[in-house]
Amino acid sequence: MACLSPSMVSLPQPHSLEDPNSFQKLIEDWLFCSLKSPKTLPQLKSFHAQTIKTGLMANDLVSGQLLLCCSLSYSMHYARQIFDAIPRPKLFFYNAMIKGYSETGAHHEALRLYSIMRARSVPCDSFTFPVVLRSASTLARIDVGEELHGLVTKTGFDSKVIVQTALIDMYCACGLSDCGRLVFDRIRDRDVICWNTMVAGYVKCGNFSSASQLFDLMPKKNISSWNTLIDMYCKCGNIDRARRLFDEMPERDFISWNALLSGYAKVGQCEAARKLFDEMPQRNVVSWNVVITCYVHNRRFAEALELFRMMQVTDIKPNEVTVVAVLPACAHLGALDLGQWVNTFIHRHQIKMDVYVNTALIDMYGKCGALEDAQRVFDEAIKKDTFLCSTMIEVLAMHGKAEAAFRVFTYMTSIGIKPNDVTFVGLLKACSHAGLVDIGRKYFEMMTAEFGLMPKMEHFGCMVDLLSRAGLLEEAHELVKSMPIEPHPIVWATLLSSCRIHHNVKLAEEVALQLIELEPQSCENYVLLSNIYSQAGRWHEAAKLRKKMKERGVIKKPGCSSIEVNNDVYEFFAGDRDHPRCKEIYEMLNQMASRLKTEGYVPQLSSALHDVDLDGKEQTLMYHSEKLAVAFGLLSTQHGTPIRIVKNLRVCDDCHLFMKIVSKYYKRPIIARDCNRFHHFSDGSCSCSDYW
DNA sequence: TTAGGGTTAG
Repeated sequence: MACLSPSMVSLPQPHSLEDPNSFQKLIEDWLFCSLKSPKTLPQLKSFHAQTIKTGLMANDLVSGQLLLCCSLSYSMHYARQIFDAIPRPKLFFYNAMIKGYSETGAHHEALRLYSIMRARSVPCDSFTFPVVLRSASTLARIDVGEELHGLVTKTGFDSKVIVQTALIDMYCACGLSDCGRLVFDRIRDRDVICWNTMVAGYVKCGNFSSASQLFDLMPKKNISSWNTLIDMYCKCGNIDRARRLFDEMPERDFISWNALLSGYAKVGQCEAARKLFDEMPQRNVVSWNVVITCYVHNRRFAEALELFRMMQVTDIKPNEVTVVAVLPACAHLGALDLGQWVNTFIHRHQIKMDVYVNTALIDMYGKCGALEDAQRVFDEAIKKDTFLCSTMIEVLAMHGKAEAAFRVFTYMTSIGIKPNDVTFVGLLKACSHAGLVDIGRKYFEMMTAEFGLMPKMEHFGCMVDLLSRAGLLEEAHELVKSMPIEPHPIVWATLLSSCRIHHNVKLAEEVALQLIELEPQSCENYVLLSNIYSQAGRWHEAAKLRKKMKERGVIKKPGCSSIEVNNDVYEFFAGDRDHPRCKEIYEMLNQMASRLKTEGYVPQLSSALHDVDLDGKEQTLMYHSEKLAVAFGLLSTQHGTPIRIVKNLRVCDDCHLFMKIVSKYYKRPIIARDCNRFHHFSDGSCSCSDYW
């Protein structure tokens, strides 16, 4: 039978439609085509319209074939329309529908249709059972699984290995490997798949020793058997054992390579993963995704993006998993242009905008300061879930949009999306950035009372931040001391940074000294206390602290700001002279300083950590990384366009004031992300209302 | 039967 590509097949002529046999022949051709190409939906719709017109739907075989075509094309909505139009569907139709649902991941639908089928007393066959069992297995519905087991035994289908294998899988997916083993032991003619399913079942249940023992007993192994075991050792972090198996196995496929690759990725061994990746005889999209993700998870964003660029010149087409891996890299670097480029790429290559992609897009736009774009992706997302909504709340919080964050929360709960602990972190953060103490208290209570979520370290951290920022330092201090879990140093550091805002030197000393004992090597704590001393004019104590830092060999984490210009990300460190346009940048900065002073800029000398003379302090301040980035931004971007900066540390008082005045004098909005939140500078003021 | 993905306190 000739199989033309669907786009080349012309629709049947009216005379052929009058003849049921020739029409059925055409449908058969279509069935064959759709097996090869699932993109036959427009043609199928056309057929459907014509069959209805000619009354051919009355023919079971024609509608059945058509339904099967739809189901194979994964056009389940359309298949359902055909199905519902059939007065008394036979077993064959149910099977096609359930199979279609199962393969498109609509397992709930599959089970629903199965129960309709049972209610209508349609008997199942050896084709129905494995498919329904698979759905029960995916959804871990032991109730459905056990009922099926009973039915299988009653109807005698338990003699079929394929059905028994499905039962093993179902029990193991529900965590009952012992029940799976009982089924396995009763099978007389076990095939490799059945052995593999049992081994994989033990792995699923975390029973690694039984999996390993059974693997050794296998009379015959195929590649999958080896792959299952390699994956198992990777999952439990025993990468050396996995590697030995990989080296021992007689032949390897993509899955073997990728399983080992992801094993290295899981334990954070980027170098080993990359080495293996480079050695691979052939790579598929998964191989690329694993290594890109590995780089991102280990904060090696530039390398992740580099690999993504390399991928573009291969034949391997990136998919939704690839973009989900790449977008966080853009987000962390604040590379908005690149992130937007990825978004265009998604549309151009028709990459599926699933809930993962949308979440990653919202996060990227949010972290790159493009709040409107984040909101647009959120509004347009067809499927919304807890992660997506929590991400939107977090983004709004970061930008100081508390009310909007609360609205997302109300919306998600009203449509039945359950919040999780991260959702509340976002809400509390929103309250904290807006100084909404009472609302924050309300959410903190609500999470346990209404949603049964126990507050974690992060929530206490947020509460301490909320209270202490608002000036309730004592209450915050009490909360830290009365926490049911040992407070993480971050919680103390939060309190300390509020002491700086509210100039409470006494509490700051108490907290900081404790904190320094907890984390003697962490520079941030010394810096914070030193700044507090400097602000209070207590230079002597500041100097003593710096001496202590030096004695302990604590190195100050260098401030680093990045800015994206024409798709490239430029990084600046304080006092950096590495940039090719260094001379221009420093000239610009000096020129800016003198101009801004006439506009009311007074250097905030207490922000300078170094104990140098006043002029020296001013010099140090002037070359803070964010100022270098702003100067470079002014030099290299068009007049009037916003300047977007990402800083690794908190913005200091001086830079904050500086950027406010720059935004007014040069008529440039500056969107700066520090390690904590966003600052939108415009016309001389900042969105944080100087409360950060 | 076997490989890859999203949000989190300073």
